[in-house]
Amino acid sequence: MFGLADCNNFYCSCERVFNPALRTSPVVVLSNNDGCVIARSNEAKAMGIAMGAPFYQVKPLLEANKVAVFSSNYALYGDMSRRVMMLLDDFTPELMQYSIDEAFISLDGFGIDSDLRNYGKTIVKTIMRGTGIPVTLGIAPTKTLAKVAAHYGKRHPGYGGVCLIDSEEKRTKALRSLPVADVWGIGRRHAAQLESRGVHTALDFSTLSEDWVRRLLTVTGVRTWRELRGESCIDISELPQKKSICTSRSFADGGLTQRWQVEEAVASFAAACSRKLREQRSCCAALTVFAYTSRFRTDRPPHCINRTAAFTVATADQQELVAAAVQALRAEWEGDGKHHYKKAGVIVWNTCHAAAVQADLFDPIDRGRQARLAAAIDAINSRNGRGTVRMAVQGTGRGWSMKREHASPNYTTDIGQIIKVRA
DNA sequence: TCTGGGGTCCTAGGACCC
DNA sequence: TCTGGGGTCCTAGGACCC
Repeated sequence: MFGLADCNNFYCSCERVFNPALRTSPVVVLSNNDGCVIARSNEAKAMGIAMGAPFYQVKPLLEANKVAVFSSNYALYGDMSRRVMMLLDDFTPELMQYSIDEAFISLDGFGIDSDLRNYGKTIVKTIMRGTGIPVTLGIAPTKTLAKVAAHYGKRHPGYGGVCLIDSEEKRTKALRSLPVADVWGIGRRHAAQLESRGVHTALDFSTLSEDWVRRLLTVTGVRTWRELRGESCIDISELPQKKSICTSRSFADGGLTQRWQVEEAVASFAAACSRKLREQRSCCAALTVFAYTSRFRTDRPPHCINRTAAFTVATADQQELVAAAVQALRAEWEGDGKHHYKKAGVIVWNTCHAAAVQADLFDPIDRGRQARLAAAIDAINSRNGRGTVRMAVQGTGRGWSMKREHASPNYTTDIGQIIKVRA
């Protein structure tokens, strides 16, 4: 059996932990730059506020209903996630974190007659008491069915946060009332194709022939189909190194027009990619810089920059990556003021393990010296905060700062912003 | 005026090899 | 007029997830 622990309206719940007054009132959290609504409390969902709705479009509705609005605070959410996962880990021999707010847990070793429901309730209660975050636990023989169980667990308070699919009757019943579009692994496009062929529910889907599913949805669709029928075949237990790492941001308001601004941003993205690569102990052999104008503006011609640089010797070195990114940008730059760049980013790819880098006989870089400098910079930054020592071309960040007009404090990660309790 | 930021996997088709 | 048969590798694009 598998369990899927899914935090309810995670970002909203994080904000509520430190604002108890908001526990029964509507809350939404916005994306970077306060662009879109990306998390909604149940009350906000009931108002009809859509996931991904542009903030400016729903602002009147939010104000009219006195909805509490927050800019995203990833320092807070990341730390709360870590706490939830730590507690959850105590209840399972194997935890597979799937996203910032979700994890599958193995419940192997629990017999058919063991009381999984009570065990689940203990888990949910422990996490609530330890972090203040409400969690729903779905339990089933496959991960996809555990997702289905969690789906029902969230919608029906009667389950007390724990929903089990542990019999054929329950499986059939659950799938019969689940729209096929709500199945994990079936997205909008495939759902529409299935609907047009008369497949409406998850049960309809699970009773199709394997060939039919393979033809329409390829092998990934077949895996979902098997899982719905109770055969476990989706493996996410191993967390392999990422094959590509992307750091990108949208820019506030009308976008950036000056090279120095985009350069600061791109240099910082490359530095972030360097850090992410080194965290997973890997190197990259290629780096791509991209930047593009707003796809929503029709009054100016669209424009995009996309340039790739290759490294003869795979690297994760901050200086090398930043230099390559800035050079790539400069090579494509058409002149200050010419385009309004709304988004830019750096992707590093062709990754390999740091210990498996192919050396080059004619390598002009002194790798030993490079590594010692990087270690010194890392040591300073880990003691004094990220970005204390950085490349000059990264600037101060003032050229492209994000809009965050509704930000909450970093309650759990910054001693200066810790919550105050009055007597 | 204002519209997020990450990832993975699969397939088709083109370029190339002998 | 007639124009082989078998591969591999790479990339772009589309689908999906949170």
